[in-house]
Amino acid sequence: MPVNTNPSPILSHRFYNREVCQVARDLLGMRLVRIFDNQRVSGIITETEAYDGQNDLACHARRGMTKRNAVMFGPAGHAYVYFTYGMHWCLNCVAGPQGYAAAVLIRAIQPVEGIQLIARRRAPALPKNYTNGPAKLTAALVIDGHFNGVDICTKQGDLFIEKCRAVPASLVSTAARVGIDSVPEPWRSQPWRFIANLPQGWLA
DNA sequence: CGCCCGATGTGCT
DNA sequence: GCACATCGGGCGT
Repeated sequence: MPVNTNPSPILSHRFYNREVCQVARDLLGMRLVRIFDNQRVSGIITETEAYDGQNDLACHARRGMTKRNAVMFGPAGHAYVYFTYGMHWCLNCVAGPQGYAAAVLIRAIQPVEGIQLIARRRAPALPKNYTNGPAKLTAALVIDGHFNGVDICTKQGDLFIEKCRAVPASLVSTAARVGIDSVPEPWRSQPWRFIANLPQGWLA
């Protein structure tokens, strides 16, 4: 029998309506849940990145509101899903107050439920590579542009994050964000990438 | 209107 | 380690 798969409280708008780095840090260890064909497909969040408003030159909102990034300017607790490199979808959680364009990119999860579906979606990749990248996990959980703007604080949207098990500071490391080499300092080097180094048995 | 390039992933060398 | 897929956004002409 799988363990640690009992549905838990869904993270509320209050959780997301905080400083974006705090939200990114606290999302580690929480469980991203996608309801697909009435089945739960989920994973523990192990890596995130914070993008902090128009001043942050790595943020999609740096040049102001556009059709693509509009959701980032809306209320916290909604999904900002964008298309990139002509083929990939990436999932973010809008954070902070309405009008302030901040979001947390979900970069990696550790599969928990619906592993059969995930394996089908990701084959022929090796299991360790099923969901260890922002576009890999959206492919695995069947998340695309249809979810842009969806409220992730209710199960009605078939996409939400549950409180699971908080990760202690001793297991969290930070680093510069990925793929923003052309962004000027200090933004390029801000340690706004959060990584959970979960030991074997964390999910048991 | 055209050009550049991106919060990436994959497969091949 | 590296080239390349693949296309929309953003900006310059």
